[in-house]
Amino acid sequence: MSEDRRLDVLRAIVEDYVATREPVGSRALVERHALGVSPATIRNDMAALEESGYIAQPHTSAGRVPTDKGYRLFVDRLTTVKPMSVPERRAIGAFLEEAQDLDDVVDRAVRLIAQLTQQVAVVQYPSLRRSALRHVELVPVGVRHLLVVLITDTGRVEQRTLELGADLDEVVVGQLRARLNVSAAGRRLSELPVALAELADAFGPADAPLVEAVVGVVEETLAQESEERVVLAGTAHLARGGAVDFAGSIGPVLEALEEQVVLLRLLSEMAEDNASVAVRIGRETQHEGLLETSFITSGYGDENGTSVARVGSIGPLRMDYPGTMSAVRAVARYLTRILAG
Amino acid sequence: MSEDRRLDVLRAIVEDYVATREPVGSRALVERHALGVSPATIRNDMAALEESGYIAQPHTSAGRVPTDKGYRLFVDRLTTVKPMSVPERRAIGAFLEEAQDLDDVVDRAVRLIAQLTQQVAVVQYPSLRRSALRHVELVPVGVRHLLVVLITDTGRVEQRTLELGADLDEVVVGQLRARLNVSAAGRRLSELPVALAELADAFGPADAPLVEAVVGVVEETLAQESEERVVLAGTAHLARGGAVDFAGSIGPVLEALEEQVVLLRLLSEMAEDNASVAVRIGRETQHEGLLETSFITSGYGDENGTSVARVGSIGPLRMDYPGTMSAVRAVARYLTRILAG
DNA sequence: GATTGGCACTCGTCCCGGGGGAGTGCTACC
DNA sequence: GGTAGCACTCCCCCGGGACGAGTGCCAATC
Repeated sequence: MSEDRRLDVLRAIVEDYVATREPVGSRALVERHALGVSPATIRNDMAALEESGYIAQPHTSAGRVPTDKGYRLFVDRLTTVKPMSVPERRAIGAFLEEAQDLDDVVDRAVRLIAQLTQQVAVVQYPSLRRSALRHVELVPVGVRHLLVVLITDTGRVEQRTLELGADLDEVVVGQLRARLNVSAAGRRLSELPVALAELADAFGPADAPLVEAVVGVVEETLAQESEERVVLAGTAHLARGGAVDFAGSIGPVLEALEEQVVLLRLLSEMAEDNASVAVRIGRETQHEGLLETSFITSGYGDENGTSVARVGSIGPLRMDYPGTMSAVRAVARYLTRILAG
Repeated sequence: MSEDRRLDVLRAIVEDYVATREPVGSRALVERHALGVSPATIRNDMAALEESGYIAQPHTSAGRVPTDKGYRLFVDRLTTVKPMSVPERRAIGAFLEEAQDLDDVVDRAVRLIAQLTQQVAVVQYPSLRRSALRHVELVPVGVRHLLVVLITDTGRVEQRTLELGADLDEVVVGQLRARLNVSAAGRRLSELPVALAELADAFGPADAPLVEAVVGVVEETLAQESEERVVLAGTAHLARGGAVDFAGSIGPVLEALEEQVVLLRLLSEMAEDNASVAVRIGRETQHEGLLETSFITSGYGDENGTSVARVGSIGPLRMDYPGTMSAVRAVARYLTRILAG
């Protein structure tokens, strides 16, 4: 019983199951794939694969279905990434190029992935933590309110309004703005607290409350992990074909997707993978609602190898892994290029 | 055959059908409602109601189900708005009060409505067109890029980056900023073009390109209707109970909801209604994907009677109309109060 | 030892037919 | 106009049987 053939069988099972949505039996396998052996032999292989936990049968007299573990082996060892065709690449590039501003880029990217993969697309806004600060703007609003605007090198703009205990002094605000920009411009947000700590010294004690408040707001903004934003598209794809792919209903999946926290945790975990494309299959997502889904993501916005955020696609376990992986990776690459330009 | 009783019967049918999800027959009706007549009489009334198109039967020997027209009559004439209880109001107010900034307010509002109505919630960002401008900020970014930030009285912030043909002159930028704020502050965006038109004259011909570019961007931003944004929550509610409420699947509904254009059209149509709460039932939505849904919205952010944007809830035809209407209206009122404060 | 053909067995799915029941429309009557 | 009775329609549920796909195992073969 050759090890190689057993893997071939697993691959064939995954491919057929993905294509047909139905448990695949030994006969069908030999008919659709040139395996060169008889169904009986395949049955033995299948028994071994089941023993090892790569496949399972829904009920006694049915064909086999890949398990999470089976899909995992498939993506790790059995799949050859099929690169996108030239026209496809060109279309992706052209579509993204047309974007006007950051919001537009993100919006187009998420729609594009939904379209390409026919699944739910996810795009994370460029992370504040890993971006560099381009400019800080202070705008007095009335006499007691100050609007603090942070602009990052990825084009992201964050603003906070600040209510002050005392009336504003325009001159001091001007000085503060100037100094802030000297200390802050070009720095990563994660390096800022150190730079800002010294700032208060430069002003007199009378202005201390203002300076501290502003510095506080800036730090708070960048510390606020919850400010990470994720955008979705293509949720309707979940319901395709009467939601056959999800045992219960798609309700739990939608719930999970609405929980930004869940997605953000997954995205940050996947950022650790150091692979160009990260994959989470079924229970690997560690989330109840996503047990019957797989999540494929890729980082974008590289700068010295560290990506700024991620894009991805979520679909049923039985999805086109190679296709989704290449689509996600392609979009991530174009995004990187566009944000750099 | 009294007209009044016929309407009572219709109301009873709607209420029962909403409660049970099942076609309601004449016997069940007399048992659950004190109508004071026999089933046979009800049958006659039902025949008349069916004749007029208010109810229909799914198949020959089944009970009756309200039609779109039936629901419409129900909400127009048969429903008494049940106000929210005091604790409910208090909870709504408290929850919304905690919000930090506009994004936060919108986010909380949309979650709140989803929670209260157990349906899909929709919140429209305060419209640019109908807001007043509070402040314009010009931020030089590098030597050839200018960031234009518009801040409205509803707290909304819009920014655009501008690429210039010539290097920036800080002094001119400062003058332009000052003049812009004089001309613009406190005005409705829709009144701005007039005010801005004269602006160019105040500067020398050398600065004309800059001034024109900035004015152009401001006008473009406010003209861009597509910048209207809508936020959703609670889409998972659509799948409740195995999506029994939607004949096909919920796919088309999700698709429609993702089309911001569709929602924006509906929202703007409903703004014309001049009622505190607007309702669109089934085909009244004029959209394929929403044939089996109803949409209830209410304006918020009143200022002299004209609302700035809308909040709403979308659910199946057989939804709790009075409850949804009062929940939506309550949230709209609190939003208005908070944005004014 | 791996492979193969044969065969009995399991079990889910489909289809069919009949009983039960809810609800209706009609008609005759008050 | 309202009511009671009645015949009729038609959906839903349920049990049983035929069918068929697929398996596991065993003995035979290369």
